[in-house]
Amino acid sequence: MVRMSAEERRESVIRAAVTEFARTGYKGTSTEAIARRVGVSQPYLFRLFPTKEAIFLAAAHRCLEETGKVFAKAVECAPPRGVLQAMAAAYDHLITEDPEKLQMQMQIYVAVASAEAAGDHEFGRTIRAAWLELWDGAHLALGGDVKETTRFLAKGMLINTLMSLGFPPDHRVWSGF
Amino acid sequence: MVRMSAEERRESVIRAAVTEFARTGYKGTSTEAIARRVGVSQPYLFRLFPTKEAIFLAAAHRCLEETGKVFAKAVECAPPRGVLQAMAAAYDHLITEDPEKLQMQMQIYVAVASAEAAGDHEFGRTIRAAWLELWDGAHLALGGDVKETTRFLAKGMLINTLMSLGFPPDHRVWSGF
DNA sequence: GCAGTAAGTTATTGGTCACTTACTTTGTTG
DNA sequence: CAACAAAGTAAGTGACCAATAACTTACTGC
Repeated sequence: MVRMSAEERRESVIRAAVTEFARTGYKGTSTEAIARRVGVSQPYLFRLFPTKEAIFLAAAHRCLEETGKVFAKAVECAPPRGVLQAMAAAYDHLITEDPEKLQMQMQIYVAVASAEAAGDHEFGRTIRAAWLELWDGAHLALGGDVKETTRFLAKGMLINTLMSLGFPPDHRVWSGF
Repeated sequence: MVRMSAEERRESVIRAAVTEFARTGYKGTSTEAIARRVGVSQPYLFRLFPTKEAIFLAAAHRCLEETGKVFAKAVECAPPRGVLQAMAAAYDHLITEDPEKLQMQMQIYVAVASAEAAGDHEFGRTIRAAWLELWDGAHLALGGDVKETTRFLAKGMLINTLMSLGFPPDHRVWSGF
């Protein structure tokens, strides 16, 4: 048995949580499933995080943060004229290498909506702030062009949708990209 | 107490199910909540539908079908040159008048992903077929222009996302539309 | 008006799940 | 090496939930 510091364990819990929540959503994921993936007993999760919701929030935040980093890095390494292409390529990379992150994003969106409908506005506020950083990052990278930012993110969201629905890569719904 | 035919009850169950599932998702919605909204006892749902999943499937199908009809009607009444604007206006109408339907669509997407991850491919197949009708409808209305179809649906998906996240209408993320 | 059928209910059951309590194990330090 | 803290577990608890079983109520045709 490998023993870790609480901080390291929290880190692996977050990673496991992203995977599990991405696949089965907030309500559909049991803390048991997360614990199993971490390789730790289920009650121990509640010493590392106060509630299941806190785990989800941490996972959600991490996911948006890392997605932002992927774009930031793509932009950084791109020639000034090829920013849009670089970001599109980054999205492509996410689809093939890290579909988990895109799935998690979808789960975040509906989780916020549910929380909002249930009267919990704090959760939504946190997520909106994190998402805005994504938006602002794209906006800045695209030279402050709002229309282009919207177009870019819109395409991303359609990609998320088609991914969720499980359309195979050679399907005609993908042909307009 | 109002008595209805089974067919009429099924109809009201579907409507209630769309509302409830839209708000709290598949796992987050109890059959009890649906029954309460219909005004009927919870076990009676299982005389009208075999399982909870069947209720969700019926609600999902209905939602996609009606969304398709909204677009079809908008296209029908539009001048030949103004099809795109008419469809955009139809989306606008959905946002303000029927956000429930957009929320339900998000719930459908993640539900398909979860089913797919759990090894159930039948559910996804059904939903993909229904969604393809939406795609083909837009594609046909836009004169077979694949790029434009993609752009249109992409914007729609970003709208769904921003709605789910609960960004107020005057927020800058809406300014690029 | 009564027999049959379709609409609807109450009570229950087996299972799952977030979270708690109380305990054990392992590393560290004076 | 002893004592203390930090990592971790086993065994529950109460709440909720999909689905079933068994029963009751109202309409309808003869």
